[in-house]
Amino acid sequence: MERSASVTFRSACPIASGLDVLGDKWSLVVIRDLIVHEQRTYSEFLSAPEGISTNILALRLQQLTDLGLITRVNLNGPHRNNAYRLTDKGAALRPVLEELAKWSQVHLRALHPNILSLD
Amino acid sequence: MERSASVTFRSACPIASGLDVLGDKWSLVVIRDLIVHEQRTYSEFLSAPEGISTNILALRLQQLTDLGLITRVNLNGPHRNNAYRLTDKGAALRPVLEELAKWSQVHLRALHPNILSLD
DNA sequence: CCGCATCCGTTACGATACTG
DNA sequence: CAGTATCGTAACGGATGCGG
Repeated sequence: MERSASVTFRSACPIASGLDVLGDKWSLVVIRDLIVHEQRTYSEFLSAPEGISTNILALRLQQLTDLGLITRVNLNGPHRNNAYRLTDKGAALRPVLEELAKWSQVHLRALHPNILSLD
Repeated sequence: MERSASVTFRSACPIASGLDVLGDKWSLVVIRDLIVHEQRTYSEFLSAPEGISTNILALRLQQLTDLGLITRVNLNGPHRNNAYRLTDKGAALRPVLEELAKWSQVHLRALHPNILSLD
């Protein structure tokens, strides 16, 4: 079943509009998991170290699906062991996450000494 | 007066950590204004088309100052017509915003037909 | 006036228990 | 296993007040 994404955009600015869609603490973490792992199940998302709660995860998965950034992959039947993958639209966020990661590694280390260096 | 930034990081992941600091709907909009305009006063921030409310703006300016991403510039006296500028740390976010803007221009146009193309 | 701070209603988030 | 229901808490948002 396909719901349509209902987003209200604050302005015509592409930065603000991007944040209208992705500007929360969890959406890009879900995208990150799918960039790193290609494919994830509900419980695999839950096992990430950040500790997203079940209702928030379900809400984000729904919203990101509605936006066309991720799709559900039915592996073995209707509700068991299904998984999510990125669409091209979602995969196109990779440069955004890469730049954010680079910035954080350099500029958050003082506040967060054991932040990971990827690569 | 310098408060220290109190952020709680969910994990060692640089992406999640970046979102712990900037993952809300307003912080990067404030940064955007300072990238575009170099320097902004409180009321100039308020005049942006997104319509941030006064308490949220004051809170974000405080937090971004505490994090060392922006600084207050005293122009004419202690409280009138003072303004904010980016620090080097804040200015280093430019590539993140550029990639976000590029993504939005391409992938949000269907949902938001009159989104602006910068450049 | 300008730059906030305070108050307060509304909305989003978050932990946990529970269901198909 | 993949979500939903519930309910308490925190963030947001508008109105307004107040000091310099």
